[in-house]
Amino acid sequence: MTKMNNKNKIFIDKLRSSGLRPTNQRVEISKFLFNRKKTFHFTVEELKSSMNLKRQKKISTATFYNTVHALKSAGHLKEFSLENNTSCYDTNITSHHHFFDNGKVIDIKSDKITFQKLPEAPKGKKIKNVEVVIRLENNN
Amino acid sequence: MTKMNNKNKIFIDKLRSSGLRPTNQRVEISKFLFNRKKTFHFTVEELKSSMNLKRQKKISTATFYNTVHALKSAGHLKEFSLENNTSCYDTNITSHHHFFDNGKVIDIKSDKITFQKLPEAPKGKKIKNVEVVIRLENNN
DNA sequence: ACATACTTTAGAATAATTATAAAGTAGTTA
DNA sequence: TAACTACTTTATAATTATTCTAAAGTATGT
Repeated sequence: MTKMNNKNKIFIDKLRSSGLRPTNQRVEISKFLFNRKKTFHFTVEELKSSMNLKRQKKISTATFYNTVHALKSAGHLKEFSLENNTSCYDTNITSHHHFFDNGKVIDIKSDKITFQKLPEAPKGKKIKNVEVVIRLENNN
Repeated sequence: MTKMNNKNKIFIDKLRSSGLRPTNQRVEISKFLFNRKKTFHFTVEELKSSMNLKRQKKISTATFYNTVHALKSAGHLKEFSLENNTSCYDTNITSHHHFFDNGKVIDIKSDKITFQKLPEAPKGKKIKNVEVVIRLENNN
């Protein structure tokens, strides 16, 4: 990247703050993830196939995993586990909760759930975060 | 099993109600899981190695997976996902919540957490269950 | 432009889980 | 109880998600 146009600055900054040099592949991934209005839920496989679908020169699996991990460690992505033993990532990094509806994930804004009572952390420990999953089923 | 002694009835019943014939291997697994006072959290690998450790004739991996899956489908075990993409099972099938403390899982009794506010299910859907995970970190 | 450390990539390696198919066993029936 | 049939067990192969490796390529500081 000899010259980086300014419109990518925000995506490049996410990489830099994750300790990653802004290579072409990474900038494309960062744009793909963060250049959107709505929250985005994905697994690495899904990200890879949807990005590579439209590309002549494919980005390798390892690069997707590396980039997503670094972004996650830096706090630009949230990770959560699906039932089927795959990691799912969320571009919404604000504290929030989820509906799980047969494999589909829907965000719940943090203020939609409040607690009347929460247990104390065991001694020597403190609460890092609280995550709620509301599992849904069909109404009939 | 020509003759099944009565003291195993409860463990055999769990198998039968899961659609499984009470073979020797399955009865041993069922006993190992349910013949205890405290709740038991395990992955299939952990179950397998701890049971096979003390046996001359090992039970195969497939039998552990089959049996655990059937018990889970019948509702005798609860499944939840750990961060590291392995399925964890819980012999406590009552509705309850969990502390996650660096890979260690601790049950939280259902009545220790109550809600002041919960979102409505999207239309056409209803809430099947609500699960809370409280992640812990060290105090210092 | 150079040097160097960081990257990309294809492909191998691992780990968790599921599938296969041959040999064994439970439960039913006569 | 003998015999039959469908269900089981097992070792092993296959799959899936993910991580590792090492050779070839690239960003960045000087």
